[in-house]
Amino acid sequence: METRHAKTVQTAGFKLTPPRQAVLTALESGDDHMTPAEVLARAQAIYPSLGRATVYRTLELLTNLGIVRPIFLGERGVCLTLAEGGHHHLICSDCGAVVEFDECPVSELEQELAERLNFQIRGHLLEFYGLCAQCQG
Amino acid sequence: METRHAKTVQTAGFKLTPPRQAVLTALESGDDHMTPAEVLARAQAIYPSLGRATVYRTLELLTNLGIVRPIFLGERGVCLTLAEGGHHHLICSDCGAVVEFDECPVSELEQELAERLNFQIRGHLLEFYGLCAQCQG
DNA sequence: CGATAATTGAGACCTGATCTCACTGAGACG
DNA sequence: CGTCTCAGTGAGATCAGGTCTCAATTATCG
Repeated sequence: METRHAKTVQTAGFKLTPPRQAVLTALESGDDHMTPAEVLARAQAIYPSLGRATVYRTLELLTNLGIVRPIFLGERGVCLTLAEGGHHHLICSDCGAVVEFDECPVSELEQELAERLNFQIRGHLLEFYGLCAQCQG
Repeated sequence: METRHAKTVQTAGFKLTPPRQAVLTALESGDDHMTPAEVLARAQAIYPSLGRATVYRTLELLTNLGIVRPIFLGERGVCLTLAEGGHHHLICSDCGAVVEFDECPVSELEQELAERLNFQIRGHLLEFYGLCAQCQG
């Protein structure tokens, strides 16, 4: 997995430097909803001299390459997630709780939209929002 | 429509003050993907002495009441949208283009999740991301 | 009429993100 | 082997959006 993304970076003509590897590794450890600050911390644990700017630059690079993608998780703010595949949450508008689920009915639609709009689709995000059990009433 | 949301504010025990009305009106004019800065600008056009803090406070209030909800649109950053109903986009990871579409296959799933997780669902967001026609290759 | 509480605007402040710039290190090439 | 070039980097200045504080205002109610 790391190997695959590292390859993507290289074949796109960018160098696979230790700072970039550290960011990639950081992203693949930990869960799939890390804030930039968490990525920075983890990556610095791997490669201590790593600077903040480099992390942001790398995240931007990885985003443009379609490896990673920012999503907005209510309370947590912007988080990074691997771009491939789907992400499915319910978010409580009141307390910000995030619940994940697995069912996903969008693959046909994905196909169809890809063809109709000539879009090369790599992943998706499906979020429901409302009130969780605790916050109702 | 405005009336409805205004009512919601009142019945939740909050005062429907001119600043809050201005924010509500601002949200309902314009499109459904306004950044906070745009909301501020529009609301100030309606009620010039309106302060920034009040707009953010009101947006937070409206979010907690489930009237409005922040979503993250790639390049544009965080935007506000009316919480009710669905929002459907394709977003290009490279250039940030946003394309909307209407088809939406999630209503059954919505039902089922609502029951299973005891979540009172008010709206949803379905985003596909990948590369648009221009950015491929 | 006070008393109380909610709401507000102004501006200080904070924090996360971006920019600048001098420096490094890895190839390209004679 | 020197040295040129240039992508990549870290440090820190800087910026921008959002939050917080606080005094003033307004509404409500007894």
